[in-house]
Amino acid sequence: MEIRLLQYFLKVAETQNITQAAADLHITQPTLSRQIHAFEERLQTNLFIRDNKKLTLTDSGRFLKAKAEELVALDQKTEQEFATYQDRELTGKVTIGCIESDNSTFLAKIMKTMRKKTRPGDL
Amino acid sequence: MEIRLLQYFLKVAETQNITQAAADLHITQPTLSRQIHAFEERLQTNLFIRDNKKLTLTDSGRFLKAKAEELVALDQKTEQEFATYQDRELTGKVTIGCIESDNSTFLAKIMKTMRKKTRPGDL
DNA sequence: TAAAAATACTCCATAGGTATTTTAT
DNA sequence: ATAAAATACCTATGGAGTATTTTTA
Repeated sequence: MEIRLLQYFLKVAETQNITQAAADLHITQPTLSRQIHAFEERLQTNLFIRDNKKLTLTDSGRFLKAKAEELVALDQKTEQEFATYQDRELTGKVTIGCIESDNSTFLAKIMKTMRKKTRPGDL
Repeated sequence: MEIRLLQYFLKVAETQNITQAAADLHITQPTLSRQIHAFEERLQTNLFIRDNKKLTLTDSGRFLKAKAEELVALDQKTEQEFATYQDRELTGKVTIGCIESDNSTFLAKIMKTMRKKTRPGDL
């Protein structure tokens, strides 16, 4: 079960609208429509009821939604935590040498900007 | 983070050997080698140390392994549970009509076979 | 030198796009 | 009549294969 498909599925479940979901996912409507159909085919189930101009989850769809949310959340958490774990390589002491000149004020401005963009504890 | 890559990664971590892992995954050695390299590239990290003729996990690799195991397990559990959930559609009363003839014994044999292949509670 | 890993290509499955038609209110 | 979904057809990215060349114990 690929994460990408679960993300597509969740977005459609959320918007109840393939056109809107496709826009949110930055793919085209036909692509998303096809992916959802193929997913239903692969699962041998209808995940959505198509009527009233919006897509409503079936029982199976609701069941999958709960699981999908858990999986996608864990996937993103993992990616995030791994990135954070990697960041530790970038922490430590930063030493900058500079002679007295116009650079001093220039450097001060850069550091001020940097400070905002990094965790306060790092500088 | 795609599930497929995490499964490849876990198998290599387990076997410490790309050739063996590829065989277990039913893909070829070059394919797996490339996928692992691409994955490391995408994560901007070395997951394995390649020396002593076997692949050992780096710190990052060990960190990811724990997360990957959780994710892959959840993915498989979801697939399994969804399939099981779907099965309920197939439960219920099965009514079979048949006239008295040779079919009766034939049908009995079929049902006997079916019973073995399904959960006992279903028939 | 004999294992496995890494390259160099080639191929193909399928995710994705554009254009169009169908459907439903 | 209009907006969204589905279908048809095409493109292209990248996953996978075969053949070959490094590596390294």
